[in-house]
Amino acid sequence: MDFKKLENEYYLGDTLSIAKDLIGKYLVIKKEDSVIALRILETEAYIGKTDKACHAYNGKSTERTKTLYMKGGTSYIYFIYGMYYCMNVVTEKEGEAAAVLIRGGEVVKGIEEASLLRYGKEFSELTNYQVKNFSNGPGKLCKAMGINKSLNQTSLLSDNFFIASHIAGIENKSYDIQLGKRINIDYAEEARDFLWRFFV
DNA sequence: CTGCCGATTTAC
DNA sequence: TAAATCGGCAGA
Repeated sequence: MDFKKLENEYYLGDTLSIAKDLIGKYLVIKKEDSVIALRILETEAYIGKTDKACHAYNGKSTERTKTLYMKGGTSYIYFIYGMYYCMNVVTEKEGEAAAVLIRGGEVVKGIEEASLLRYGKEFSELTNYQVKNFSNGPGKLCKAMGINKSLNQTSLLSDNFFIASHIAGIENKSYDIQLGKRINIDYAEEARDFLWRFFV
């Protein structure tokens, strides 16, 4: 299996550019004898310096948010609503709190393994509704890929958890990328209107 | 230590 | 439309 992994420099740039560019890239997780890859189709940017929706807005630093200040290419995975995990890619240089939330995508490899993780059933047993809602949300895709807090602060340059621009045998697609307001951040005052959501 | 709330999902 | 479900966080 051959993956073209994104390099360190990729993650050090402008967060909004990265959030847009990650559309069509692949989040890959390797287990002991399986691989799951997700084509990213929806992202959101969070930038501490100017963004009241960001967990690390205005220099806020706690045990959880210190991850956001790490160097670009680190994973930021947090637990939310008592049940779900959200997967983010930390961006920009160390000391700058910013990240891209992976909000949705489609599994392009390892769908059987992912189906067991997501629903505890074989993929062939799923209803159309379950297939349609397989990984079209941040909590859903984490469940489908087995992503949890044990992977927090992992370097995405590592061998078993990374983002690829291409996977052997899988055809890349180009998309007309849409902009929109981010989801479920009504508390964030003016930042709620920032067009920092990217989707196809 | 207490109490509220959330970058969500699902069932009713 | 509302319940599920609990770690993170602020405030006392």
